[in-house]
Amino acid sequence: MGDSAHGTENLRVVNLKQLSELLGLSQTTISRALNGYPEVNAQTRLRVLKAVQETGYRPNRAARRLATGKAGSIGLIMPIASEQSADIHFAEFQRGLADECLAHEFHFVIMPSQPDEEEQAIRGLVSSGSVDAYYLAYMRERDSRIAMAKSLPTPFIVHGRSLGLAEDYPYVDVDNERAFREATEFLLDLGHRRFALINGPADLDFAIRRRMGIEQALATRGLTLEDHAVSNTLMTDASGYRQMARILDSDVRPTAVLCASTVLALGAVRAISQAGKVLGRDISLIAHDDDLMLLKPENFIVPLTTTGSSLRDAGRRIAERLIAAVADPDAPALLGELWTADLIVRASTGPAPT
Amino acid sequence: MGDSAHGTENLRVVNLKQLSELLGLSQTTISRALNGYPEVNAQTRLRVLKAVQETGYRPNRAARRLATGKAGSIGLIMPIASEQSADIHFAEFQRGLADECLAHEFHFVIMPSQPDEEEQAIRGLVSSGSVDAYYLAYMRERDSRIAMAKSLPTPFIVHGRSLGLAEDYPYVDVDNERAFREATEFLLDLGHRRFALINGPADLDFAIRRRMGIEQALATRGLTLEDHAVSNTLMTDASGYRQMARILDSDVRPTAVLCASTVLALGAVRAISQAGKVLGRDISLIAHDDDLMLLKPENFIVPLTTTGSSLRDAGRRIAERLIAAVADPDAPALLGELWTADLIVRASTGPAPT
DNA sequence: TCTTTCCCTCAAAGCGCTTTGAAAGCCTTT
DNA sequence: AAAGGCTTTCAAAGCGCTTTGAGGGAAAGA
Repeated sequence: MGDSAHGTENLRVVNLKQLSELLGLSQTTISRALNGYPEVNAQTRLRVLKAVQETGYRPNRAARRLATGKAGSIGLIMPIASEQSADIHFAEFQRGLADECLAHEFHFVIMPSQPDEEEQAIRGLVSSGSVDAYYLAYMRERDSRIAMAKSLPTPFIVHGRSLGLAEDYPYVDVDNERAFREATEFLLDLGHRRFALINGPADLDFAIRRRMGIEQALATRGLTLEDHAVSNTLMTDASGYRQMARILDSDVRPTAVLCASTVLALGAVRAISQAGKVLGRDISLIAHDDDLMLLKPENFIVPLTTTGSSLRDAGRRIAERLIAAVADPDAPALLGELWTADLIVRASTGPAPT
Repeated sequence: MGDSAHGTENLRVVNLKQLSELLGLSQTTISRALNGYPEVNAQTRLRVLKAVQETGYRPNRAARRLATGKAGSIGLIMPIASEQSADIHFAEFQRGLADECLAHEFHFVIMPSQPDEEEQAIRGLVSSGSVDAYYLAYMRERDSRIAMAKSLPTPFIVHGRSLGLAEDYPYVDVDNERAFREATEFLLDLGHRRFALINGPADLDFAIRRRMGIEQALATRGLTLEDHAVSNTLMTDASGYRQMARILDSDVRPTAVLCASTVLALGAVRAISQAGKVLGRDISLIAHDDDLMLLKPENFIVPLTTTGSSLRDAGRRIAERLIAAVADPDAPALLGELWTADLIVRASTGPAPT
C-alpha cells in the first residue's frame, strides 16, 4: 500500500523495558528523564527524549495509574433515559470540559447510565479507579447522590445544586431563582399579569428553582403561578411547540411566557407565529439561553429576550476545579460558586397588550 | 448529617487483597468466582458475591487492564476547533455509542483535540493503552489517519469514508452520494433546474460526496452546479440563515436548495420566510436529517422533505462492531458497511415555479 | 593518597489484578 | 489399604509503570 509518509513506522507499541534496553539505560532513569526530575544528566535526558520521539513511546496509562494512583482523567455520567435523546445542553457543557482537559492532558471517561442506576454508575467509575475526579449533574431535590459522593474519597463537583440539602458540597451553579425572578419582574414592569412557564423536567433542581423565582416575583404583586400554567417537558423543539400551542389555547391566555431553553423557545415561537400572533406584541417571551452556538437568540426572527449564562464556561470551570483538586488533594476545598445570569432584553418582550 | 439510608457506608474502597483476608480465601479463588470460572464451589461463590455486595468491591480497572490487556473502553477524539462549538451531530452519535456501551459494561474515553493534532491524540490514546478500540470520524479526503490507524495494532472503525483511498479499512457510512443524487433527481423531476447547496465544511468527505451526488444527477440532464451555488459552513442555525439569504439575493435565484443538515435548514427556512417566500412553492428545499430528537423535520412549519439516516444508529452499530472486535480479535474483520438514506417527501418540495 | 561530597544511575519493591501450575482434600475404584 | 481421579483452593509470577534506597564514579577537600 505504499510507505507511510511519516517517520514513525512502528507496528509495535513499545514499553519502558524495551526502551531501556534500546538505550542501555535503566527504566528508572528513563522514567525520571521523562517526568522532569532534576537528577538526570542533560545529555541523557536529550537521548531519552529523542528515543521517545522515534519510537513513539507513551507510558502505559493503566500502569501509571497503578503506580501513582492518578489516572489523568475525570468522569461523568451520561444520563440515558430511553425516551430522551442526545442533549445539546450536555454536549455544550462537555465542550467546556474538553477545552480545559486538553490544556492539562486529561481525558474524560463517560459512563452512560439509566437515571435510576446513576448511583451504581458513579460507584463503578470511582471504586474501579477509572477516574481521579468526577462531576454530578441533573440534580434533583434532596438528591441522594450528594451524600454518596461525600462518603467516597474521590473529589467531585456538583453542577447545579440540590434543594433541601445543606450546601456543604462543592458546586458550580447558575442562580436560576434570581434569573427567573428578575425576568419576571421585568415582565411585571411591562404590565404583564398572566404568566406561563415552559419548564424542563419537573424533578430537576434547576426547573424547580426557576419556577420558584417566578413565584417569588409574582408574590410581591399578589399574583400566583397556577399549576396549569406550568409545563414540564424535555428540552426539545417539539415540546416547546406543543406547550406553547396549549398555552395559546387556554381560556385566559397568558401574555407572558418564560421558557427554560432556547431550544424550547424555538418550538414555542413557531406555535406563536402559526397562531397568527406577533411575538413581543401579542405575547412576550423570555427564554433562558445556555449560549448554544447552534441556536443564538439574537438570530430568531424576533430576537429573543433572554437570561443568559454560558454552559460551556461552566464546563470549563468545573474541569478546572476538578483538575486542581486532583493535582493538590490537600488544597482547601472551596465550596459553592453561584453565577449570575444576565437579563438581555431584545425584541420578544414588550408591553402587555391591553 | 444523619446516617446514610444505604447499606453501604464504606469510605474505603476495598481491594482484592482486603477482600481475600476478610473471607479467608485466596485472591485467586475470589477472582475466579467473580469472573465466572467453573472450578469454584457454588457455596463459595455465593459467599464471595455476598461479600462483594456488602463491601462494594469493584476490581480496579487499571490493574485489570494491566493483567488482561483489556481496558473495557473505546476511545474517541472530540474535535475542538476553537471557532466551532458543541456539535449536536457529535452528541447524537455519542448517544448511540452510549446505548451500546451500557449494554456491555464498556465506557468510553474522550480525548479532545485540535484538528491538526488528531493523529497525535489517537497515538496517545492507543499507545498509552487507554482504550481497546476507537473510532475515527470527520474524515477528509485522502485522510492520513487511516494509514496510521492501520499501522497500529488496535482495532478501529471509521465513521464515514475517505475519498481517494482504497476502501480496505473497516467503516460504517451513509451513502451520501446516492442520497443527494436521488434527492436531486426528485427535484429535477419536479422541474427544477437551478440548484444550490448549503453544505458542511468543504474538506470533509461527506460534504464532498454530497456535492458529487448532486453533480451526478445534474450531469445526466446536462446541468452543472456552479461553485457560487455551493457554500461550506459550520452546521449552525446562523450559517444556514446567512447562506440562504445569500442565495435568495443572487441574480439568477435557484429554485431548489439542498441542505446538509436540519440545523442548517432551520436558519435557511427562516431566511426564506423572512424574504416573504413560501417554502415548497417559491422555493423547494431538501435537508439531510440525522434524526436529531432536538429538531424534527416534520415539525417545521412547512414539514421538510429529507434524506434521512439515524446518526444514533450509526453510533450504536459502530460501538457494536468495536466491542465485538475487542471481544474476539481473531474474528474475520468485516469491512465497509454502506447505509442507504431514505428520501422522505414532505411539504418543502414542490413543482418548480414557472 | 585517602576521604568526603555530589551527581548520576540502578536494582528492586509495589500498585491490584489475572492466570498458570501445583497441591490438598475427598471420593471411587481395584 | 493403596492408587487413581475429581473438585476445589492456593502460592507465585507477571502486566508496565513509579519510587525508594543504595551504589558507583568523578570531582573536591584533607
